[in-house]
Amino acid sequence: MTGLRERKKVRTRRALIEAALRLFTEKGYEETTLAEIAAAADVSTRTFFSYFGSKEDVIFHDGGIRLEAILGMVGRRRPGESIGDLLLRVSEASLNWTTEEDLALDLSLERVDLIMSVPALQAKALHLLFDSQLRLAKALHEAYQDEIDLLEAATIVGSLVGAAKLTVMAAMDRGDSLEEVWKAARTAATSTISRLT
Amino acid sequence: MTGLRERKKVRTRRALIEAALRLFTEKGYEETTLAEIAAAADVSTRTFFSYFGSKEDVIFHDGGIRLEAILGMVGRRRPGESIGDLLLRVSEASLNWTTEEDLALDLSLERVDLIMSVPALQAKALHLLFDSQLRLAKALHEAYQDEIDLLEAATIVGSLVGAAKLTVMAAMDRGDSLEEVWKAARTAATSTISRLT
DNA sequence: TTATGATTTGCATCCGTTGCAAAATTGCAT
DNA sequence: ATGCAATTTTGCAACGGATGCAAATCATAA
Repeated sequence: MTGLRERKKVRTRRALIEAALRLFTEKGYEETTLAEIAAAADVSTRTFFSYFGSKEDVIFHDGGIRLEAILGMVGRRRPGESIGDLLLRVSEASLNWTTEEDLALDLSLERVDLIMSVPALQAKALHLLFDSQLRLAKALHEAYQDEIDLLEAATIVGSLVGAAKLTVMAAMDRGDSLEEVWKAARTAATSTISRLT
Repeated sequence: MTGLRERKKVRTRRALIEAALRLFTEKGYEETTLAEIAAAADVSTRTFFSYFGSKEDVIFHDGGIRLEAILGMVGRRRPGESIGDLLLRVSEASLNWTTEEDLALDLSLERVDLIMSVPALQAKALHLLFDSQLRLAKALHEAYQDEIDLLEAATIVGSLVGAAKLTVMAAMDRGDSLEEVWKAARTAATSTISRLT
């Protein structure tokens, strides 16, 4: 099951993530070169690209997993549960999310800071989030086929995610602490959901 | 006032925009090289960068103007006008927007298609829109200082813009015609606003 | 140990982007 | 018109991210 090959791959992957994050926070994102990251992880520059598709991707290595989990929650909604309640549960889960890998590497904080402060990463994050929303809207529509059409689902999801996202950004922009930021996000999500139902 | 220098600049700028858009639609965005655009506009590659900051920017040449106009509407809100009414007016204006330059060059349709279909442009658009939202939230907060705080303003703006944006995207994704798309956006905006107030 | 398949590596290359200094162009005063 | 100053354009070199490809290396199972 877990041969040398696979263990090595996991190790290299982690080494790349750690090296990248360390270098990014130490000397800045733009200032860090892929060659440096690869060197720090002890692989060739070329090899970086067989682990990640781009320089940004090394920061968003877990995006897919989170989305799948959320879509799963929607797909397996509790029978009889209202849209609002489901969205509440989904919001809560999303806001609490931290990856295993993150915990193991203790990286979540630096990641948030980085993403917020580096334009290229911000852009990537927004784009990923956007794609996720579209899929979430579709999932919501399918889960409540008889209650809302696709466009209504899109309006709801867009409204909810948009509210949370911009509230987070405004709070960070204002210099709030991370706890305050998450609290604001929660408030925004719950108040938006209550208005949507 | 309008010397040769300035007229030439305007002409070059237009030539670049037109050339870029034509080439992008003809042979695709990634497949079109900056050198080709510059050649088609009869300037050197280097000169492209004294008109636009990046390859994407040539598509978003008018972003700033639109935002300023909207912020102006908010700043000069009609005395006594409710937040909802103001937002309604702003939404209407935003959805109807077409630039002079666009009309002159007849480009608005191709631009929408391009932006929707090219990932890099999508990402840029989202990022621009995001920045705009933050500024709009601040403007809204300032215009209604005694009624809503910054975070509430952010929640409202995020919710409204998010709803409109995702609804547009879902409609396009579904293959709706452009008229249907705008109609869906209008519906999403009005229904979201009515729930927010 | 060797055959096999997967992974890594080192090129070579393309493209977007930037800095810089030389050259060309425009505006202006005389 | 002529010469000077300011502005723009241009060519050139360089950097970094990204990709294709073939050679080299490595893990695994027989």
